[in-house]
Amino acid sequence: MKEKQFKKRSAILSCLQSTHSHPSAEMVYTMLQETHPDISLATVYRNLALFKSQGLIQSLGSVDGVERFDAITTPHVHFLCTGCGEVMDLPEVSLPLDLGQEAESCSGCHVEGCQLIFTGLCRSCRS
Amino acid sequence: MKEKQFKKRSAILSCLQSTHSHPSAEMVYTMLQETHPDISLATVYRNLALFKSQGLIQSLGSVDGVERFDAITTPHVHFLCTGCGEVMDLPEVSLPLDLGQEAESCSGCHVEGCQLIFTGLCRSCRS
DNA sequence: AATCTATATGCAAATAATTCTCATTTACAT
DNA sequence: ATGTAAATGAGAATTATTTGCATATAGATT
Repeated sequence: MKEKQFKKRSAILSCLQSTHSHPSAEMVYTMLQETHPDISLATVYRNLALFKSQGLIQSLGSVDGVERFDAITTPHVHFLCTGCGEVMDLPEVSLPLDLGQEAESCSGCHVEGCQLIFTGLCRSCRS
Repeated sequence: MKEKQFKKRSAILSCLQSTHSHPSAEMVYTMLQETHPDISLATVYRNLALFKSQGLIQSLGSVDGVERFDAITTPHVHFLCTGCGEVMDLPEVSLPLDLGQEAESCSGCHVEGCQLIFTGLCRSCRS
């Protein structure tokens, strides 16, 4: 019975890992309502902060004032639709590896991560 | 007397245009205190939102929950120090032009802009 | 099984950034 | 001078997020 521990905590992480919708805390909370109606929104916030500090998930920053999360922590490119607010992965687009090097050498900073987000209108928001 | 109009409005825009610090609304407000002590924080927020909608400035998204702005609207790369929260320009690093094309063709979305932010520690935060 | 300890959680209150309301002021045209 | 539309200030309202505290829970120890 290993799984008795942290039932809600792991439910939150699983929820995030099983979606590609880059949800906010509130969205995770809503998604969990079906299977875990007794979970609290504060717990969602608390655990997302924890996962983030552990590097299990990453934050995509705020969209319309609400922070969005992604369980995929390997570097990949995103597209944010300014119409519907949806964020999608663009796994086919890859960032040139030497850009980080270039950034370091010209700034003297130590680069640890990077984020590339394209913005515009998605297919359905165009029509 | 052309300059009677929108004195505060243009003070806000000038403030943003004369700094490279990528300030928040509150930072703009504070910077303006010296020269325009009678300006209201709500006015700063209102005008930043206006400038953004007009494309005169761009938003860099939120850093630690606070939205940051940039008067330079031509595409350029940023570095965000996770230590001190400072955002700096990396004008020397340029994004390959064809990435946007690639993003469009593989997603079916219409790309209008993009933002590349490196994160890490700046020179002074490393020591 | 009873107890202990540390951590996780729920709930509600607190906080902080941003927006909104509305009365007043301002710029400019008449 | 006067009218009109837009801009502003002040503070209330809103919204996302965090925190305090009491309770619940898991696992260890007796």
